[in-house]
Amino acid sequence: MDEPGRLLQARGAGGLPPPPPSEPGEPRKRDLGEILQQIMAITDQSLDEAQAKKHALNCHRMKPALFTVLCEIKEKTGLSIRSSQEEEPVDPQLMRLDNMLLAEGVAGPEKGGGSAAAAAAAAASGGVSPDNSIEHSDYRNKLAQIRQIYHAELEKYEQACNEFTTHVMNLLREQSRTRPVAPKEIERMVGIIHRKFSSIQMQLKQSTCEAVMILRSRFLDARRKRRNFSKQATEVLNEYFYSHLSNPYPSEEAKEELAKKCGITISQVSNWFGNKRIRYKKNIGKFQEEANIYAVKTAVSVTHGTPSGGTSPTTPSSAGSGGSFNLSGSGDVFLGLPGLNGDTYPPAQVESLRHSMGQGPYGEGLAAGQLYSPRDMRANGGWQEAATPSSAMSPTEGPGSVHSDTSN
DNA sequence: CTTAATGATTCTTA
DNA sequence: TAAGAATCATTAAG
Repeated sequence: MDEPGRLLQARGAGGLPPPPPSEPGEPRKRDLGEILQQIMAITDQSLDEAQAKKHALNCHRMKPALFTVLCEIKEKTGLSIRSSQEEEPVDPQLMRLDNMLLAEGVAGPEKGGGSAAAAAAAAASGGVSPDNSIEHSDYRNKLAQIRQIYHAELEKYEQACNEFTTHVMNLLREQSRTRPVAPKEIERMVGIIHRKFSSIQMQLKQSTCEAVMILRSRFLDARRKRRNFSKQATEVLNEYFYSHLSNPYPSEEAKEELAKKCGITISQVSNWFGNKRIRYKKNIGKFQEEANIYAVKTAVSVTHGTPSGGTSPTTPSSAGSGGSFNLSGSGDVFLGLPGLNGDTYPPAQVESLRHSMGQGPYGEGLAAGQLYSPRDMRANGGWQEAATPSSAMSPTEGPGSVHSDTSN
């Protein structure tokens, strides 16, 4: 086990053998020349011959000195060559991948990262809704799976890398017996190996990132994993819609309030109203029953006491909204009170009532406490001509016989 | 399995 | 830029 000793010897600049005394130098010079000649001639010889020669040279008394000199030369030249290409600049893409994996909780600390990422994903999905924990646990599971695979693979690569590195080191050490091997060279070798393996790791990271992205889009794309709103939420929304039927455009504040009340986001409220308006308008008959139900509900609650001024048709939009969008918009409450004869559609009544209020066919545009979007303040004061039951429903046509399909 | 309902998205429009 | 309109994708009901 004298290899390290040789290496050390080679490293030290002062490890040079003392210069041969000039006086009795003659025979030594000859010696050296001989050796060099033999070395040069080795390549021209057969393998067996060369082996024999090698052995002879190894046993030569001048061998250590020559070896050291060679080491010295090699290190000096090698240094100048290599120093330029050191300092790999840390691949920015690798950094990006690392960051992403860290952020997604695939890399990084054990369990905390994963759950944190899942929580972040939950937050990103926007739902405060309490009932989506199932999907998120599912998401977490899948993420954990990815994470597990990732780590297993990573470990495999790491292990392979280490194994290969030690193997190469051993080889080099072995070779350092017969040829000069500078520590720098070993370092460089190790660096090369690591780079190779890290490029494999990069591929792993890349595909892991892709997998996570796909998983995310799967779970976070609400369109794919749509959940119906809770019954209560739908009720709240419908209540608002039908009690503001003349102008079902909740203000930002109202939307906020509704969102909070329903446990959904504001944009979900907007979506809901958008869908509701268009679908209501498209087939009013279909919604009559619903309208009646909510009208009754609202009416009932009105009789049970609403905030003061709620029924005043002339109430301008007072800053309001602080409390609620609730029942104050009473302008439409009468809408569709069920007929006593079983015919539940009283368009005529509505029409007359509306007219009696001295406004367009849609009742007073500005019910109490509402902040309407400017867009809806059209000349006719309504949100859509066809949107009113009175004009959209043929008298002879019940809701059941409505055939103007939704084409949905 | 088929179909209606429904939440979301994506364009178009004013 | 928000609403309308068309469409998509999923859920729930039959």
